[in-house]
Amino acid sequence: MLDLGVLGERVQQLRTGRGLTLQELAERSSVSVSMLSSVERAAKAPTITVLSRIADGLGVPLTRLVAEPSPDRVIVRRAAEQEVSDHPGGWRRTILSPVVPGVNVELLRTELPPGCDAGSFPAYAPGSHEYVVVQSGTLALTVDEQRLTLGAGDSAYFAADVVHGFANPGSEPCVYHLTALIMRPRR
Amino acid sequence: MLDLGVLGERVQQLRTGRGLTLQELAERSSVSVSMLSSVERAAKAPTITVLSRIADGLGVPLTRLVAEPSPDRVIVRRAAEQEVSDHPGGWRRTILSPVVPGVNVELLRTELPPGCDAGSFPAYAPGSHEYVVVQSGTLALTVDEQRLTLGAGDSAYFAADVVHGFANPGSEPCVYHLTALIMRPRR
DNA sequence: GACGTAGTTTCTCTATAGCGAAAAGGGGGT
DNA sequence: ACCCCCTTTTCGCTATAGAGAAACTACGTC
Repeated sequence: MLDLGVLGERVQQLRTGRGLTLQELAERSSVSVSMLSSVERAAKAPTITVLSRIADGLGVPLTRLVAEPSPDRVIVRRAAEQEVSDHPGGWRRTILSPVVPGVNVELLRTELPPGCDAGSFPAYAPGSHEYVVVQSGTLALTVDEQRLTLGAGDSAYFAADVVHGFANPGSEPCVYHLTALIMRPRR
Repeated sequence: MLDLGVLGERVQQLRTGRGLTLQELAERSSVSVSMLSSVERAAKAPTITVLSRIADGLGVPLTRLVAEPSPDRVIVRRAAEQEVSDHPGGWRRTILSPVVPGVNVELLRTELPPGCDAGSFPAYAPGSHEYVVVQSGTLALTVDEQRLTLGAGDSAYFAADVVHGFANPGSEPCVYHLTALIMRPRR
């Protein structure tokens, strides 16, 4: 449940931190002074539309006001090897998803040795997406000339209708999960 | 500014995707049926307290409902900024997939304490599937009266149009990845 | 076709969010 | 002390969020 108290403190923190008065924030956010005062003191529960305007006035995303503090997490690395396919280059890929007619999804688990480049994959049909979740190590993801570095626990989504590649730039093995939704090319 | 229309669609998508009726969600979230209907149809703007209860009833963090979809080709979510929701019962779920309009995929990471039962989930719409990969510990997977025990590294696929549940029968914490493709029931 | 039944919408009423303005602190300066 | 700012809180009043129940809308079934 959301605590109105912490919400109020958060708003007030952001407002005073910016050196703004209730009056000034009221003008920027198009919310009345009295309402702002009530929200900060947790006297009233604003509607999302009003809270959204307040966030705009403060110049922060709405998420920032309602997000709960992120607890620290530790990615547990531990996985038994099963049926793996080793590729030239030293990396191994495990296909976890079974073959199901009519389902265009692949769930893969890939291990990249340190410094290994798994190469690039061609552009799939428009509408295809891929999700990547890095379990351990570091992954260098290249999507259409754009290069990203992901650490353990990071995830990424991208439209897979462009060339994309995977590599491990670090000195430790990299393990990541890949979910691919592949559309059929139009004919 | 927040668009009430997309908020309503998002709530409805999550509700129907879980096979819930307005009535059932009303009981889980302690929000009246009429209010839920109004929110989904963007007829009224809920207060954050009510929206927070709706999010709880859906089992998603409040952030999930108000996050603005990112139009970027590549969406990266760092480990520190992922949505974690703690449930009564002690288990914890992390939503790894970003909010992308039109894509009905949920990529989840779940941690179950020893002996914890995450409960059962309703039958989703026909055509929905789920993939499970156990990262560590032991997972007791129940699919339509059939009970399976999965160890670290094991994976399973099942059509999610039946009741299914997750529990940790072991004495160690269980961590598993779940990929869900939720079809939306035609209306 | 008539008749349930499950699900959603619409209706009515009350609690309260939200606004504008007035009142209550709170320092500084003369 | 007093007065004059600026800032925040309080005070009506109106609009609307929110609950509960009735009314509508598919559907299957006999």
